[in-house]
Amino acid sequence: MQKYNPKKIEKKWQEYWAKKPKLSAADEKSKNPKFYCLDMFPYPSGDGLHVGHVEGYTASDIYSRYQRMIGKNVLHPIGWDAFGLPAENFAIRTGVHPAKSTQKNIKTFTKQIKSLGLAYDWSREIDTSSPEYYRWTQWFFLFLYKHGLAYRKKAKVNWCESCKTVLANEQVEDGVCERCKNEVIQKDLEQWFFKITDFAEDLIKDLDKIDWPESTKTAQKNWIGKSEGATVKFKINKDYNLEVFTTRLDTIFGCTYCVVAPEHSLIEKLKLQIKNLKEVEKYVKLAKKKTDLQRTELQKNKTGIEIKGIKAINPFTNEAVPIFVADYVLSTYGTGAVMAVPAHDERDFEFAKKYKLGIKQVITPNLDAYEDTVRILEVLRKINNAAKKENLKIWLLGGLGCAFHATIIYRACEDLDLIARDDIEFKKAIRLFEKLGFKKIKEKKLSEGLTNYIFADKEGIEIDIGPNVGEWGLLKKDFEEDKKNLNGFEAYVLSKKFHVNLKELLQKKRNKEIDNMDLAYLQGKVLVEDGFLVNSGKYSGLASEKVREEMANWLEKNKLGKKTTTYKLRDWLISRQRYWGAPIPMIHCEKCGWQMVPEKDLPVLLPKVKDYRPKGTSPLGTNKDFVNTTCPKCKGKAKRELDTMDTFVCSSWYFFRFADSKNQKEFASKDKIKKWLPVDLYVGGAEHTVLHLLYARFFTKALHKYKYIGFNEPFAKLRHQGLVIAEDGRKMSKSLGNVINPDDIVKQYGADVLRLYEMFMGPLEDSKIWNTKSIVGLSRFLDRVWKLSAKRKTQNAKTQLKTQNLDNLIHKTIKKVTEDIENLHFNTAISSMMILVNEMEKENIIQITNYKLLITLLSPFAPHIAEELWHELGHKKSIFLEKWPQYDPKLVVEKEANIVVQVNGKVRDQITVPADAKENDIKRLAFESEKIKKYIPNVDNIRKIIFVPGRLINFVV
RNA sequence: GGGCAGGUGGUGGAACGGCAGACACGCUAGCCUUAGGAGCUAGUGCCGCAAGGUGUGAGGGUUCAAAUCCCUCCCUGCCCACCA
Repeated sequence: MQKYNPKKIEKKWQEYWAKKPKLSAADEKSKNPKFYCLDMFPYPSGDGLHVGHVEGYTASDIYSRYQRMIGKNVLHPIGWDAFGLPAENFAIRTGVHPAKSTQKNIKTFTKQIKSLGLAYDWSREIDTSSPEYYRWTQWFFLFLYKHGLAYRKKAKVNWCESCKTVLANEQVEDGVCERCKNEVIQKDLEQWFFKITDFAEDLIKDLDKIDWPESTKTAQKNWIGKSEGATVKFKINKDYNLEVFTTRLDTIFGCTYCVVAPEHSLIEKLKLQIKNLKEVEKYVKLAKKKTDLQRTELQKNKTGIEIKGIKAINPFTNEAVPIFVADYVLSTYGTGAVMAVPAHDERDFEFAKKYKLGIKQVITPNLDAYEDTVRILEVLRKINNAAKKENLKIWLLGGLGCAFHATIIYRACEDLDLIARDDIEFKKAIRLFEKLGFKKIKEKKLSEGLTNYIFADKEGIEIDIGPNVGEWGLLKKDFEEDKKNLNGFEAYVLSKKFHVNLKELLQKKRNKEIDNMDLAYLQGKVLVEDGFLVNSGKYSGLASEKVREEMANWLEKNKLGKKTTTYKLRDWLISRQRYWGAPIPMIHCEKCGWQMVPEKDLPVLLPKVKDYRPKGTSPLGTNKDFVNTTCPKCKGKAKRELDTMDTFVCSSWYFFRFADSKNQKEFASKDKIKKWLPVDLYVGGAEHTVLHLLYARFFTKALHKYKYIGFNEPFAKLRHQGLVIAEDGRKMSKSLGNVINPDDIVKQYGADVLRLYEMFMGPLEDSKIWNTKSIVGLSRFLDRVWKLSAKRKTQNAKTQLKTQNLDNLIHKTIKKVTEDIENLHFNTAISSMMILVNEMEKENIIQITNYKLLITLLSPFAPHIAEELWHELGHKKSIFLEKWPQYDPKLVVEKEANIVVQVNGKVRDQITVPADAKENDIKRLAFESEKIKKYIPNVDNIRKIIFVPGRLINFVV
């Protein structure tokens, strides 16, 4: 037999399979249960296939080959997500029509995919840029339009004044145009939207019934961003209420101002009453010019301006608060207006700090602490007054575990003139406490003849007074000049329950970092969590969660607001002022308005143009024959919509098309959809976690709502392949020059080796680092498999006895490989086959049945070599028509067990016993062991025995 | 800043309450070969000649037994990011 030469055999079998397309095709007539295994179809970029593609495609190839071999009728299709920006940019650069470059790329991809031995049903191949396909993309647009799920409204686009063009987000770098480096501004243009928000609730709810990675599900939930809260009406005058949305109605007593987004209608409506209208309008104009990026970049430096002349009345307190316009409030979320509670919201806090607005605490994390604080405050005042009378200066500190209370105390301390500077003052202070009814409860001798005293009053408020020794190391280091002051005496006021060290507070004060309202400095952050209400009228003392409910009910009863649920999810803007996409099938008539292109006129063909550059509107506008048309309704002159659709629209329904890719009457027939869908296993990159997967679910739900299909989730089971990282630990990228081209690996080692290597690298879903050196291991493995064929012998009685152990192992391997494929644990499946091969190598003779079992197990992973070895045995049909092997349960059971003997949980010995050995026998055997005798000289000392059948016995002494 | 995933030898990883390091790469020694990015044999977590000890990011806890479960902290990667 010749040496293993992948180049030769792989080409041979690829040609063989190409001649037998049924091997990889779905069977429309079969009565076997169906299995739809789908890869995320690739964008055929000029760079060719990436090793990341190979990973996902190999995984789904193994899985679908396996499904076929266990008797399923498998649909495993492939196609091209062919519209998109890179082809268009290439056209702008070179003048080559995108269709041409795309077709060329598709050819490359096809060749590459075939060279990997991936078993796709090529008869169903689709290309989203072909009119046969995008005809149905356009049909979907009309379908959504007919049901009110597609609509037109003004929306912001990135606009470059110097290029006079609309830019995609990717073309805006740091707020400037990537081509001319001019500032990008925001311009309102009429755009088409899909009303995905109609399905927000279902898109969250139905995640429960699909088998997807939890991380993907939560990412979708976060993206949809459901928040439950309330809208509240703040009265401005008798005709106008400012409606705000809040999830923290419980903090409303702490609202010290309101903020509206620059786009808010209030500014226009109350124009006449606004005293500083010019200023406000100037701010609004400036804010509107900012891109989203610029707005978010300024997170830490919020801007805004008060709208003078109007106030908003808090319905709970009847207080009138100022109104600001600021671009940290988003016009597109909630009502575009918020009530600001700086004490309990970081953004509001930051803004309040900057513009010196009121900060009012209304939530405490600990009601007891809060009450204690109030009492401590009283004590402090009492001491302060008494000390003043005696002309005594005492530094009193007080506080609790919660910085909020520390703040309050701190503020009270402001007017206390602090420290006892010497022994005389210290003694005076002690006398003063006694006079005020404090009793000395503890006395602690410190070094150098100094003493620390603790006083307490009847209510348990404690004063801890003593010298400053070493406690302030930090301060000493940082504030050398203050050293003298620190060598005095200090006193803490404490409550029984909460002890406090206000060292940090003092440090900040000395550093002059603290201003009166600066809560953030004191606690590092604003208290945004739920807690208990304080300073909130009749709601004080109650828990946040409960109060929100009560307050919302009160609002509803008094018609001042209502419970509201909002979502972050926005409607999907699908208009692209771009050439290389599916034209939007709409016509605008001066008389009749927007009209659908009649279905019979689809597809609206993408016209030929000379200049692909966007010009403010899509390049389609340069073709006058395309632009000018007749109105489908009045037959008068009309103009076509010039924009194309976002490529995500094309990929939102492609999995339906695979069920019936040649259908000329429908996007897919109801029967075929019913036969093949939903997708049973969907494999693809995690970068599509939100957009593509969410859009595909939206389309499915829309079809379901209007009774086109009988299910409402497209992908029953989803798995992501992990990233393949370059050898240098960075992402593979052309500019870094660390990209691995799968063609090179195929050329050097063969497709089977590449497939095995990528599967052996690690768990499918983990990101893995590419290591070219390691590939050779898989090459050696296949080489060994190849060489085994020399040892195979037909079965006879003599060899049977000899190979008993191997029979055992092979059936264990069948079990393991089968389970691993089911769970997509391909790395361990391969390693178990390696173990088998290592054992087989040691034998002189291998039974033919066992040899066949091995190559059948290997066949989904390394199809070429398996097919070659199979035919080499004299078979005339493909190995992929074989049934998947079944293991013999009798052969999988171990006859002997290795029992680990532990003493106090540490392994001290091992004994081999029959698999069904009883605890008593094992115990006896264990005690015979010299090693165990060493650790347990006296059997009577054993306190406890833990016995795990077939595994271990543990003696506790 | 938020969410998610993760941290195990020189490397990729295995084990996912019960022998830590399967399998593979690399490395070391020997054999074979005209030669080796070939093949074969043996070894390979760390400390130690050995007996033995020690070891899964750090610290604590639960348990007869923890890489695995719970708490605190640290680090890395990915995604989202002013959503009231």
